[in-house]
Amino acid sequence: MNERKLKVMEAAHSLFVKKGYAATSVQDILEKSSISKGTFYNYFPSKSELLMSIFDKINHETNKRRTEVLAGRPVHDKEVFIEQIKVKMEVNKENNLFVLFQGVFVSDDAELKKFVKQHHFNELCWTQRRLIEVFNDDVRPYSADLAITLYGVVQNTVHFLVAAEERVELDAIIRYALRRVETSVNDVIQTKDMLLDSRILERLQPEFALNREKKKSALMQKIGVMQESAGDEQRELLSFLQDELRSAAPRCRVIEAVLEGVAENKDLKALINGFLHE
Amino acid sequence: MNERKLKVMEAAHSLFVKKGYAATSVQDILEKSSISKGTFYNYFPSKSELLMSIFDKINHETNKRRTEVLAGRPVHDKEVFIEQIKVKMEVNKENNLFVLFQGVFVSDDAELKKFVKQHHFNELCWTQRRLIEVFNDDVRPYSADLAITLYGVVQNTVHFLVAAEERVELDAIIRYALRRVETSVNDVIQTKDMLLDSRILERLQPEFALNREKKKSALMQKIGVMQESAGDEQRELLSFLQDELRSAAPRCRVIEAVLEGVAENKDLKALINGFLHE
DNA sequence: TTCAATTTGGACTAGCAGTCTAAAAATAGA
DNA sequence: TCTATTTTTAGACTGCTAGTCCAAATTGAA
Repeated sequence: MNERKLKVMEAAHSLFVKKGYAATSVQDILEKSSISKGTFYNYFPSKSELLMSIFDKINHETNKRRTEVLAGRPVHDKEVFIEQIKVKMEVNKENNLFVLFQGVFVSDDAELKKFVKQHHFNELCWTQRRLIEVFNDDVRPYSADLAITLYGVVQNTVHFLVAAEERVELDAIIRYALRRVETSVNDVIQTKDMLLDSRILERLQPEFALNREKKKSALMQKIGVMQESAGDEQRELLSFLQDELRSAAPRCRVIEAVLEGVAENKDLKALINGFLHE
Repeated sequence: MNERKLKVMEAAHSLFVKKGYAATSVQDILEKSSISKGTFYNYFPSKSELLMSIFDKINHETNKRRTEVLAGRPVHDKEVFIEQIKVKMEVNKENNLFVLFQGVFVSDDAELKKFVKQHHFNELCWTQRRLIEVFNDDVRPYSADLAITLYGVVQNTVHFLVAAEERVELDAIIRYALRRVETSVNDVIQTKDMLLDSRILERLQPEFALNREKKKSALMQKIGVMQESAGDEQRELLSFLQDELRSAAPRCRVIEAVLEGVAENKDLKALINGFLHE
């Protein structure tokens, strides 16, 4: 991306964090980034499109950090899950997103609203998938409820503490929420207590991401299962496959080659082909 | 209050609900309520002060309805608690407060922000007090955590469903959240799992309301306990006392008179005196 | 040097919240 | 009914906003 454009985004970002979206005028951004109005509207069709670009950038970095956290560790590792949630909340806090997101809802900008809404759905859907990965498949029917519960408790607690100007101990908060959810897991499975259809979140996903993420999840689970009953060198191969498949641009040839070294790879091969080639 | 001023508030209210706070201009309000700009700024110092007046009015009505729900029923009745939460959420939904409250945070108006924040704290504090009343005093050390959890789950679920344009079954949501909290109650008491100091919410209350609400709560609990081990006519007297003390302007003479008919009334008399006469 | 793309600064539009004023209208008191 | 006071009115006005437009200046590459 244009280096100049990036400079504008950074200037705007810091101003939004400091003063909030509405209180930051385009004029402020022009002065801070030393460009002219004409150039600004060359780069961004509007102030709200600029904000969306910034959201996109932040989100991209968040996802990258989340992937790094998971690298080389099993998907059912609770500590990984905790760290991944923490990544998001840290980013939210650093970027004052609690306030920024809210600022969006007041604007009349329908696109912007839709954008932020979709973001929220995606996060819930991610949480749901991870819950199924961390606990096991028994939790699936209740996973939408639990995702909303987990997200709600963490979000609400952080939000409250920020508003109250108290110290925010992210780690403690996330662990607390997860302990409550863990109890709820047993609870809802035993009593078959369900509020929302577990597929409600998938339905709200854009089609493409939905299929892709579903396949990815199935793959990771499959590999996870295989890892458990595998020897050391087999586990290394499987672990490598997980990492490679998770990356933004998986190297197909490498994966195919490694796949040859994996025992009982018929099902796996089919799944991976389905994932890699649409 | 001035009938004309009320008309303006109603016009503004409906516009805010329909179009949102930011998207409604003062001009719109003037046209809808057929007054002039001069009159508007006679009534309200600013657009945001108008919004606060509306919030105040809504809140007042909410509290009134909540009091009515409780009338003649014991404070530990779970159904009462559910209905009371429902009142708030219904009001929020009817008045589109999810959007309105958010709209506030974008404005640069520090007063308005503080106002909404305090509102949120008050609601959490109310939830906390009610949790102690509904479950019992053992829950007190964990009551702030549980209040935030309960509020977080309900709020988040409703908010999600509204965003997803799905049906919102308030009753089912609240009952679900309360079942989760109920399990959590046993859980945290057993494991002594505490996140936040239970007094954190009280500390955020304005001094006056704090003391008053504390005394009120103690009174209600005391009366509740007495009711359990009382005969029918005694229970009727105690029930009346609860209602009267809960009202906006308790009639002191009536209370004193009724108090004479209550057995073992020394402690109760002291508490009521403390409550009524500051 | 030439040519095309980019950048510039500022004029401009339309709309916003809020202020102010002089005149009109409503209200109350005698 | 007349008078004095208060309230209401319409609109001009300030200073701000986002976004459009354009001729002129600058830049980079061939």
